[in-house]
Amino acid sequence: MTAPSARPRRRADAERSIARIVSAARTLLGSDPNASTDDIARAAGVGRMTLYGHFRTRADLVEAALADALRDGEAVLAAVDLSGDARAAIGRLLASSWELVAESGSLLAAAEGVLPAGRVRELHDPPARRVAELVRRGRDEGVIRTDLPEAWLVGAVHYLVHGAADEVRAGRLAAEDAADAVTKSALSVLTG
Amino acid sequence: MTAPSARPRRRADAERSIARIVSAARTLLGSDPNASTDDIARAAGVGRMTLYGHFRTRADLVEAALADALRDGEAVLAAVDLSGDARAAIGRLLASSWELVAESGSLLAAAEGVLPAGRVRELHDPPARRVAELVRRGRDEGVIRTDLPEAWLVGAVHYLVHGAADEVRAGRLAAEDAADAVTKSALSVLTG
DNA sequence: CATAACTCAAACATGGCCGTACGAGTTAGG
DNA sequence: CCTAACTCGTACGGCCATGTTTGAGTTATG
Repeated sequence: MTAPSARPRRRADAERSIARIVSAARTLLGSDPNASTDDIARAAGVGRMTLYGHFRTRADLVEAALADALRDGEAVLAAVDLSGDARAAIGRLLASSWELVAESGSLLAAAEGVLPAGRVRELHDPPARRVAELVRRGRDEGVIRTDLPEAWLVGAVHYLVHGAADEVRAGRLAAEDAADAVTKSALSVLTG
Repeated sequence: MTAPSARPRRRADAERSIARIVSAARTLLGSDPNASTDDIARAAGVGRMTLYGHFRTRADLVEAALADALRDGEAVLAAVDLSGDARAAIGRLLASSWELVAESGSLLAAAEGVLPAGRVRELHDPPARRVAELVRRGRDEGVIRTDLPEAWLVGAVHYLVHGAADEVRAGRLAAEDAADAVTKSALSVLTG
């Protein structure tokens, strides 16, 4: 699944370094979209030179981090049972994935600021498509409101999730209450 | 109301310059939190030196811009009829103020990144208190849900408003549909 | 009208971050 | 064990934004 044929000439320690760098990038960019390459390298326990050995530019690294996060998201999405009532399915989806989305935090903003115009949306396309389809099915089943644009409904859920993450980070919402608040709020918006 | 006694020795043209600079800062920082002082001065039709003549640091300017936006917000809030059903009052409030909040856009993010820790929340306190009180009243009247923390409800509305603004800016939501989408979504979250 | 306030251009110092270059040391893997 | 791959420190050049200085022109206001 992870394209093992890509680089037969890459050593194991390099692979490990890359993984640590991407992971650190996800974490740091998630809380500060302007985190420097130096910060990221340091957090990864790696010299800045090593980082530049694997990622030509900062933008390359940001894209890799976003792609990695989205890959995880796709995995979660694929594992969730989406059958049955669409509302229940969305509830299950949010319950098991909201933290993941929340962790990305400002990573999205970082990518938006550095990557070429439509690139971010392009990368988001696979997971977004699955959510949109779920919403559409819910509409066909009559359990999700039709008086608001479908794209807005998807967006609203997105903003609620990220908002909850911000509130938790700021200490205004208890972490253990967040999942409940997010799912209830999102379902309220979706069902009207 | 605007403390006329503060600076009897400030000339009228200076006052005008300051107003133009603050206005430009609100506009530019609203769409790009990293707008430079040079950008802002240029947009205000003023030399960079004039800007630094009135605002010692960039942070000072950002705070002034945020304070100005919040002052406008307070004015709108004060003008809205908050009597009667709390839901209807909130509907009226959002209808007449969401654009204002939306215009501030990334101004908030800009302030968050530059001002000392609790300063932003401190500035937000007066308007936030009024909204919170309205939500509380709605709860007492039994028209607003009580199964989620009050602070989260207020925050959720905030995120929906800003999200809608983003969607409009990105062209994914028609400007004329936005107010409707925001009020309906927000009321759904509030009423459960 | 005369003074003080204001405006503004150009140039400079500072500092952060990016990306590159050189070069030496370390480690994986055939 | 030996070679190629990898790591990493230091150091540099370039860019951009902040904030200051100088000095001279313009305008409000008493």
